[in-house]
Amino acid sequence: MTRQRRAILDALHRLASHPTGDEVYRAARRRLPHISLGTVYRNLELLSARGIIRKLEVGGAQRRFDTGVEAHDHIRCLSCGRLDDVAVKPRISDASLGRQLRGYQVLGHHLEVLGLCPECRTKRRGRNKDTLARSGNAGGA
Amino acid sequence: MTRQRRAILDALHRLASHPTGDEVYRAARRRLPHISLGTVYRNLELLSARGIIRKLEVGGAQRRFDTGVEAHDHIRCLSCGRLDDVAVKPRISDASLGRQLRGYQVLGHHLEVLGLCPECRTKRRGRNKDTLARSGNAGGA
DNA sequence: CTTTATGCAAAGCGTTTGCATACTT
DNA sequence: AAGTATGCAAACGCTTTGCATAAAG
Repeated sequence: MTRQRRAILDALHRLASHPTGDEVYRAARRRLPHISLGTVYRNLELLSARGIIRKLEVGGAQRRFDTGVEAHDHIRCLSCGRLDDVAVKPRISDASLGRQLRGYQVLGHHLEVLGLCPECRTKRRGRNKDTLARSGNAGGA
Repeated sequence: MTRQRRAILDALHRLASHPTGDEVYRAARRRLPHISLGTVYRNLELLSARGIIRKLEVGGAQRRFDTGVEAHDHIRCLSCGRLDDVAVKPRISDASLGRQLRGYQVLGHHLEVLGLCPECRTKRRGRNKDTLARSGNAGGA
């Protein structure tokens, strides 16, 4: 457990939500100004491989990381990319895990709700919905 | 409607599943050997902006494209990245669209089931589950 | 002393973009 | 002629990796 690894883990806890690799890097650098981006990514990868943190493969460009290892779903803003946790029932029952679906062995699932976060809703008041329609369709829902 | 755009659209229909930008490029190049990657991406972007095709922002590194514009869910192989369509009930009722969730205006949702495709299940017969556990956790479920 | 981690910089990968050329209409 | 699309190659943003040095065990 190096100083760097601890700083990264602390940053992840402090940032709370779902920071990207770069956000973790910037936060960790406030404590260790000489920490490198490579170290941050290497540690995020290592920590998630060990199940200490979770690497989220949700929609959008960048990967995100999370201290909570328990399964939960997310709601993502189509406008700014903000990501929040959400508990939406019904989830697939645990009983269906291990079942087969189209020949696949099912190991888990992830529900991503798409929408507009409060800030972006406000910003869009009274404007046309063009950009919304475009990106809104991109969510894969 | 240029020859290039038609070739791209045809490729998308022929490839059936959920090709990546590069896969569309390679398929289109069989008909138009001089088509450029830039043209392919520009057209995929343009076509999805017009609602003619769908750009999927699912987990994994690359974006994928789909001729079907109707909403449906997916099952992704954690080992090889293969992506198939799937209809899993229960979905969120349409009634809950437009509702609010954590202050977000809900516009859609997407369920991604994670697992092992038939081919990868076979390959893994009798081997340890290490890599599976690692990547399995990455799905965000 | 052996192993593991670090900083730095370069490479990688998928995607986007600038620009001059070539089609459309 | 005005507008749009193309090929090419360079640029981009995020992430990974090679390598020499430094810290851990």
